[in-house]
Amino acid sequence: MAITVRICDLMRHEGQDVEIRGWVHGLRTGGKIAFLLVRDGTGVCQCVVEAARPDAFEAAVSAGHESSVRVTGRVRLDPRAPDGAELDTERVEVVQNVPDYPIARKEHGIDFLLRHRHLWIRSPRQCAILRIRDTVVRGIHDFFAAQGFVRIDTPILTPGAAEGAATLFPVDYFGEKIYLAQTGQLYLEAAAMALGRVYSFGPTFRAEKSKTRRHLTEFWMLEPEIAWAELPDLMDLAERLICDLVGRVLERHRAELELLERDVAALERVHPPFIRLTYTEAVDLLRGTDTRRRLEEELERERAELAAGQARHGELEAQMATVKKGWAQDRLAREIAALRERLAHMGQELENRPAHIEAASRFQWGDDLGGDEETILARLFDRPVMVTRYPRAVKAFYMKPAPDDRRVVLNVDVLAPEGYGEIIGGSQREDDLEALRARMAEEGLDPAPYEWYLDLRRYGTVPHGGFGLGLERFLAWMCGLRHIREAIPFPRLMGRIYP
RNA sequence: UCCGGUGUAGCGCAGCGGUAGCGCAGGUGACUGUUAAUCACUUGGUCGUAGGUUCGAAUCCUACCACCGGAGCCA
Repeated sequence: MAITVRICDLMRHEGQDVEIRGWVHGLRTGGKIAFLLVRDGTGVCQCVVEAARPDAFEAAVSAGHESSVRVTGRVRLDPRAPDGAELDTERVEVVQNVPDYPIARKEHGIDFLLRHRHLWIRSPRQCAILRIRDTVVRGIHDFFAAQGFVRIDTPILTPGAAEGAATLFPVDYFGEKIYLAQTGQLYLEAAAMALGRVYSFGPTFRAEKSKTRRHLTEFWMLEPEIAWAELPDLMDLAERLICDLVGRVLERHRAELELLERDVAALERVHPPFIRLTYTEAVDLLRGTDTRRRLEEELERERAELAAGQARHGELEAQMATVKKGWAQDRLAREIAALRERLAHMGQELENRPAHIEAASRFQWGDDLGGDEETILARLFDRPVMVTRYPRAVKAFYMKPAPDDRRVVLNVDVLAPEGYGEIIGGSQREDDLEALRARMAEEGLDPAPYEWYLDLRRYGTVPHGGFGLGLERFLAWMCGLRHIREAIPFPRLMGRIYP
């Protein structure tokens, strides 16, 4: 009787009779031999079926893409097999034959793929991302458990507005209008006063009408909150956390990163110390002649890159005439289209760049750092950049002003390299009751719903702080994804809720 | 919300005033070691919707709808 094994374990069963269970990933047939590729979520196995076993052969050649199957046979190691081991097949049981699986092994449009997300996640690329996501999530829990943090689950249904009701999803709560949480921070502050070091990790909701590669309406956020911590403590923690998570991914997911065509060298450069800048230094940097020179040099480089891209474009078009195979032509056509799009984008970028350089050089102290400025800053360095002490006016009411400069707050944003933008935002919190009240009045906030929060400053207030890390943005950076929507199993986007 | 773009076969695209095309997938046949196998044959279309211009519209115009990309805001 054959034992049932997972495909990832096949190598350990050389010469044994085993059964694998999975889905048809591909099929190639000859007149008297068939190669049935079966995937089971742990790997892909090539099942070699000879016509000398007519039942198995018939079953194999009739099975469509993603048909569910049980296959029994003897394991043989063979360099010609995709993962090293293949099966000399004795029996193929088609549990369900599928004649018309919608997703082919070819390029698809993004609208089609998102409408078929429930099937799209079966593809190797999506599985790789989901595995890395799992490692990062486990890594988060391991990291904080090892440092004595207690996990706190904060509520998802919340009263009133914490940071501007425009970005909150309203929910009818027995006739009362409440909202889906966009942060658990205020609750975490309460928990930190109880347990010292706490963190939450869960879904959070933003009704921002943003259709960009960096936005989801539902995303997962990690939020540590620590009693007695001051800004430098938070920065150290953020740095250690990021390095720990990057290290875990590099250690366990070389194969996945390669499949994703991620530039691993860029991740290997992520180690302490990160670049630390105050907002004021960042502004000086943006306005400085040195930055201007570097950006202009980069502009030249990109112009050269554009020219190279155009040359490559011509090359590909020439190739098009010589390539005969249908699918190869198809792929080449896609490549040309993608390149053309990228060139158009680059051309536009280059056109706008002088204006960006100009805008950066005219950046005024007090302006909020926008996407463009963040990109420029991140581009100046090859590892994450921590920007601290932003102007008070552009930040939330609970952030503590710096004792030595009341114009700025004790906050930190961490910018990921390679244009992935802000992955962490955090701050030391205002711990003085009267100062907090004054700030709330300044923002026009009604103190009544916040009385419980103000109690935290009445009964044993201490310096404390925390930050939020957006899981999907972090993953998009880890995996080198162009769009954040691939970093979550079932993305919720503006105007898209199916499936 | 604003700006730009795209809707043609199940999927990816070409056609841009004159008979609806290509590739993949699907179907049939050939092939004993394939790696997106190959070769031959083949099914499949109210050209997003509604108006308009024209002898004639997938193609030009208008409106609407859907989707994509970007901006603002943010993790």
